[in-house]
Amino acid sequence: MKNPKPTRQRERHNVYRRVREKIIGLDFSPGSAISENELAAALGVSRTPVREAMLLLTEEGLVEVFAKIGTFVSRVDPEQVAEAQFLREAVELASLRSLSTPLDEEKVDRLRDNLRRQKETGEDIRSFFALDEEFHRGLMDLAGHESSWSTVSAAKSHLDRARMLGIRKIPELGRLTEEHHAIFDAAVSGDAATAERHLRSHLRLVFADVKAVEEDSPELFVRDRDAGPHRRSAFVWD
Amino acid sequence: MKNPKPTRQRERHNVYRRVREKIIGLDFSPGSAISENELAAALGVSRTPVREAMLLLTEEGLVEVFAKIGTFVSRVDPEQVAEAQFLREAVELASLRSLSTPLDEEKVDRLRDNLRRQKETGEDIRSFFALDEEFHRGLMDLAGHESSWSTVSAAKSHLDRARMLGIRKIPELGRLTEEHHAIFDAAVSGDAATAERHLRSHLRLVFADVKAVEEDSPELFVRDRDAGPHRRSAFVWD
DNA sequence: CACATGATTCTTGCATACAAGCCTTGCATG
DNA sequence: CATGCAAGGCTTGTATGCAAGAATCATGTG
Repeated sequence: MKNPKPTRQRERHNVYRRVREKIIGLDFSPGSAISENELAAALGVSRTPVREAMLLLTEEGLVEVFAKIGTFVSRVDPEQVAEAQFLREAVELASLRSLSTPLDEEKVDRLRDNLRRQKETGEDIRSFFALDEEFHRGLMDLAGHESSWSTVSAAKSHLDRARMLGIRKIPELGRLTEEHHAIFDAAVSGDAATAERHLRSHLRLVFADVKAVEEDSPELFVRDRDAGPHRRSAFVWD
Repeated sequence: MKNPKPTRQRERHNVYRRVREKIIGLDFSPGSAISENELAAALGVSRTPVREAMLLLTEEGLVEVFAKIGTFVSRVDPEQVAEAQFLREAVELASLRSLSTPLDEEKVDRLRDNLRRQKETGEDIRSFFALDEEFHRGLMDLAGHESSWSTVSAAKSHLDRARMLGIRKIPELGRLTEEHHAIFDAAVSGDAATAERHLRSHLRLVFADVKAVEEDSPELFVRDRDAGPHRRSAFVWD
């Protein structure tokens, strides 16, 4: 991938990346406030790159900005979670369906290696989460639809946070790895129908877990859609 | 500041909306330069809202910003067009598949009215384009997946520009309306399979038209992916 | 004429200053 | 003690200034 990327606007991208990690990783609690000034000071930059990062996160649905009131980490919206589920299922299944032989051996090897690392990963949820993400992207890359994965990935940030909660509750990461393996095996053996069945089942089980958590930690989810934010901040950096 | 603005905070959105329309409508030619300073002066605002609007357009893939070089309307990327086609087909078909009776009569009526207006629209390409967009969104709304449509819609900006070119070449808008009608009739009659078939055929015909145009106006498309941009500007506002 | 080279003029990225409005807090008052 | 109210602190939105670098143009040289 030798893309002549538009020049890396380093500060903005750094702020974006770091804050996004904190939000997805639930270090920044849904509903809490983020002050542009505090964040800028903590990161040693001015408000400009911070502000632009917030704009990107807003577009991604991870934060909500209210003029002259404040910026807040958005609560997990069950509606958005469900829509992301629908979107990813539609796209990932279509991608699997569009697989054509012969498969790119290098990409297959990467997936195989990924699965191996999944098994080695013990109880480290974050590592597993990253590997899971990489696996699904690799699966779409196999069909040449990696760029569509970016779209799906960006749209499913609410789903990801919910999954982060779900995975914490269900430490049987091995089950997920097994499902991944079943999908992979069917895909490389050319049995698209079976792969499709396994993938659908896998995605729906994940979704079921997510819904189970919603009742457990309701304070992290959207309650009243018209509820106004408060300035009370739970902001801490590191 | 010379003019006291009645409503603030909308500057960024205004800039974004206006520039986006110009780009999608091909009033800003793919490959041409956009100067933040010129744009700000032309719109009577400072660079800040302009800059932030450019950031959003960048995320949407409509412009490319090169630090210390310039901002350019992105050329239509056939790869992105193809990926958008894949994405929309996957999502729209899945949406149609997920239709469950009974259908919301109000939404059905809206679609019916939309089709009526499509017939009345003569050769006005922009009006038809807007109605086409509204039709497809309405179709997804029928299945309760309107918000997924937003994602698809945002991802298919390159496809849209290509279609804008394609439609100019093919004045038989009536054909498209007929296809829309076939999809709609099958959907409301509960024949999901037929609706799916019509929709797939419709989307692929549109895509075929797009590809036909690529050879006709190659200067608007990405040629050499490593080609550097030039500062030569074709910037005009109105 | 061809070509190298330095000055100039743009460009965007970041920092800073100002504007406008909401929220909180503290004080005065019944 | 409870409550109303005003002032100050904090918020984001916008404007502006500065810096670094890339492309371009003019100039000098072979």
